[in-house]
Amino acid sequence: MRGKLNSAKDSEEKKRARDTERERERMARTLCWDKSCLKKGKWTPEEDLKLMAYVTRYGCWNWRQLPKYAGLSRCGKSCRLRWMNYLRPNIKRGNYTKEEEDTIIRLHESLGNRWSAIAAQLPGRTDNEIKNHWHTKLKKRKQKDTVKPDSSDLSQRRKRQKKDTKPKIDPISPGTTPQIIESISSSLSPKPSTSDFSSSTTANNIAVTSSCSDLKSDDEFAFLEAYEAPIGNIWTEPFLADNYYMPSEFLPPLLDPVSPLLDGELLCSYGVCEQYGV
DNA sequence: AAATAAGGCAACCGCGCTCTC
DNA sequence: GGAGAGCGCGGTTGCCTTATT
Repeated sequence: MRGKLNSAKDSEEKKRARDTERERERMARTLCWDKSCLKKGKWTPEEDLKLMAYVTRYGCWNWRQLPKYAGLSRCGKSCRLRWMNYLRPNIKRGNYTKEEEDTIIRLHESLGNRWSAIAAQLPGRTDNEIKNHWHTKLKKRKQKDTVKPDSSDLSQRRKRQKKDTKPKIDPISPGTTPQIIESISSSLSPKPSTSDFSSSTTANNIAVTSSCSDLKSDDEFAFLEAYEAPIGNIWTEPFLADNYYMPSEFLPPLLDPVSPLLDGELLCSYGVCEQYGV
């Protein structure tokens, strides 16, 4: 009996050791560094917290400089991508509704692979997410629905057109298509959505207290209105205005790894702690 | 239980555009 | 007008998870 218990305990420990080893190997594989000592690969929760804390507090005044001030060993591009696709408030995650899928298919027919333009019409969805969803699900679904060649041909056509005229659709440019203008105005008006928002990230609870200099469209700013709580109106926060124009003498302080910003108090107040179980 | 295949998704890369000097 | 910096976008890659053998 005791022998059985011991052997069970042994195998349990062996399993745990194997899992630990595997996890260590996985981390070693995913944490790679490029020539310039900049980290690449998967983002760790700590990095997410740093980036979130920094952007939340100071805004994204310069993506290239940001990692240095935020205490991150990442390139600015990587930080921007992480913020835009994952950490930004109002990112809707989880399953797509039938309406959303239909919208994507319809827009893809008319716009081709202009994922950012398509994303502009789907509040809370990122271009990257839509692109992935298209390639994994919708493309097949559409192929099933119709025998016509799918609109990836449109992207080929677009590539060819690009060289000629390249009529880039900018959601806020004067040349904006009526369709997109309509979508933006509708996304700005606070009408209730029929889609399920329960799957939104906890980051949605974060009050973004600073505006991002590169969030050019009103559509992007719209989310800020919804996130005034719990620390007051973002437009009246004293540090907000300072940092938006960010004169060089007011550059935010470099965050050291044990910055008070990251000691949990601030982040917890934004609901970040729950997300990572801090 | 282990090996393999397939699907899903996060992240990287490179190109091109815009803005500033 | 040209050069350089910064940013956004779309294509692609590669890791991770799940399903199948």
